[in-house]
Amino acid sequence: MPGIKDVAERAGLSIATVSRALSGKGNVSARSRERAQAAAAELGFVLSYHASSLASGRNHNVGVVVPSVHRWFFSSVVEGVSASLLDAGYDLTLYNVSENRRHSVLNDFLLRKRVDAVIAVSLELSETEIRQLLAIHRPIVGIGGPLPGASTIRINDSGIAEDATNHLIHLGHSRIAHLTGDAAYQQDFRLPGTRQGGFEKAMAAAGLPVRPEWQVSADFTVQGAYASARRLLGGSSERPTAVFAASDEMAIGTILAARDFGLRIPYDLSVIGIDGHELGEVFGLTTIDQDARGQGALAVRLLLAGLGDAADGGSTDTEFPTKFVVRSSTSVPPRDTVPLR
Amino acid sequence: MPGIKDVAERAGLSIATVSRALSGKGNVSARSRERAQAAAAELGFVLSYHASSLASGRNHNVGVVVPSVHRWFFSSVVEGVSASLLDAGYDLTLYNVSENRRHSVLNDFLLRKRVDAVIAVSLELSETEIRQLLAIHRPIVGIGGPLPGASTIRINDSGIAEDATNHLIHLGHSRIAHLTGDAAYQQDFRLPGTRQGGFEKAMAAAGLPVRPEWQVSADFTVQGAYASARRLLGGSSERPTAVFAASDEMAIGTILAARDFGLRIPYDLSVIGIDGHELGEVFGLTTIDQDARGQGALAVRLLLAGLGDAADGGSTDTEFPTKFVVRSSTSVPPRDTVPLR
DNA sequence: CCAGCAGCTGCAAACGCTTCCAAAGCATGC
DNA sequence: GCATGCTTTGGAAGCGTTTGCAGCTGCTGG
Repeated sequence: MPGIKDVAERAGLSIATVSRALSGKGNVSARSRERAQAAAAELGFVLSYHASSLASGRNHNVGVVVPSVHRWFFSSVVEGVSASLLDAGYDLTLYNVSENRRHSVLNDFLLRKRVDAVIAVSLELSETEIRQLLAIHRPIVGIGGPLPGASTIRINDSGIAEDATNHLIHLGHSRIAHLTGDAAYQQDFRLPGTRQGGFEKAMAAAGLPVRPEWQVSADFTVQGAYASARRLLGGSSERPTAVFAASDEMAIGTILAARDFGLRIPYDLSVIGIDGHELGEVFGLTTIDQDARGQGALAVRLLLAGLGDAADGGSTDTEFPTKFVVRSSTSVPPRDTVPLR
Repeated sequence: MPGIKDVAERAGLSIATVSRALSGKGNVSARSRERAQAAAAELGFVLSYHASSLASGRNHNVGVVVPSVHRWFFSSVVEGVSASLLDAGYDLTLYNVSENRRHSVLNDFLLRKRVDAVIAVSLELSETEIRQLLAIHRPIVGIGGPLPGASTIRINDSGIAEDATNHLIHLGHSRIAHLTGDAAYQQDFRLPGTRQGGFEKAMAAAGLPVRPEWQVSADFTVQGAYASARRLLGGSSERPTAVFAASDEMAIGTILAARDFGLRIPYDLSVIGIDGHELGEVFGLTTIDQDARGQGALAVRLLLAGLGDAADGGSTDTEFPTKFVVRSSTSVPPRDTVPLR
């Protein structure tokens, strides 16, 4: 296995010059650079990552902590992060952690100085944990989760939930159900509650009642929402004319359940989601598009910018823009509906 | 930032002893071990990853190369790999690479000695590339892709495609369509062709004709398959009575398209897939379950076992078992169908 | 009672780079 | 022609561990 020394010898240069030539830092004459690169190529030499990191203190490695890589939002973010990181020449160390593993990951991995920065997606960290990270000069940006003291990227969850609800209200709906996250989900991510808050706010503003039995919860998956929606739509005598689902995956589950009961979307039931899921198009789903990949990419930009200068201290909170996408899953309520008061 | 030296001082031990105490290697008295650990804890000390790796030559880091983290199969494998790796105390470096980036990733990242091993998912590597990796003592295992010279985990694609087709044939179907991968996909992964081969074999064995217009391709996504299936089912006068889709996501796309045309599953159209996708249950999809997470976990087991001993040389090829799951999307063909000959 | 041995411990040499510092090379301006 | 300043180069000191080697201690068995 050739070392930098071998390259230096072959190129007739010093180790120092070869190092500078290959890393691109510092002044090296064009001639030396070429010689060094040629020699390296001939020997099939590549810098040792660990030696470089040890000597320079830089890792070129960002840790990404996600609760799952299987669900739409997370895999989208990871793809966005991954692409940006690769472009920048950074490695991405993935920590796909369930909640009960959080702690050990933090201690055993993140703190071991092996990452330059951390991107935490929908991960709830305590202030102490964040301080720990910042204390060892590890910038940290959170996506979709509250990270007191760290930089965060988030969408206006409450606001878009209001928008979604208002969209239904403006169409004339008054019998509106909300499909939210279940307890487990709420605990970790807070997000369902925030969206539910927006829903309630919009309903209240319109003077519409929020029926408890029309507030159902699921686990944010299509399957889970499908099961919940079957109960919502199949069971009682009274049925809502519209459903606002807290995610597109749940909206799709709702649509599937509705179809089972022969309900036509949007004539018998309007459905709106949040996300911008690729499948939305197939279902004609009206939704609010939060560009998850874009959020991932932005997180990287933020970090990389931050890694240059001090980075600590300044914790920004960026609100990521969303886009209302109207498709065919929402329309006016059935004509014979008695409005709710 | 405390170093091992500080710990040694505080514990009244030498650096060497502290190192041994904390890493668990070598003989250390119980008393010394406790002191070292206590001192480390008090100082909030953690071993530097890079220094350890540099000195020991071990990274505790496995590189995972996937073409996407967004599609079912890949994210499932990644989850399986991730969990196993975390348990074993390894980091997972994710390379989410599009085909045109393959090369630079290999050179810039994998070869930089920063990973102990590589798991390549559905990645086509040339023999040269594999040799490169093995040459620097990096065991490599491939999942779902042909890796000449490396260890691989694969399912019997041809066989299960035959099984799936035979399932339809045994039910009495003769008008069977096949939804396969498109050209781009085939180029990268070979897999669509293999499954198609199994399909054709089963058809031939049953003396059934394979109609070219019933061999449609899509990009392995629900959306893509939905579009293709609409063309298949909506267009021509003659319609197949059954569709064998090369993946569950495509099977689901087919079911959605069928519903659009008012076709009842399975009475008017039987659909079978391959994968074991979580959504299969919602659609009552008959499928062949390949435990993707399990495959990921197995890959890690293989690697970790290999990392211990020589690892090189012996390249195993493991066929991963699959499970036929019969649900409600397949049944006998409509009674009035004229069998094809 | 002492050689022999095993378990602990510490010293110091790697590990393979980066980068500070000083020296050398080379124009330029006066 | 010489001082000046800038670019380029090489020497060598780290970076923070692991680990081979040797010494030390305390037992055990003869």
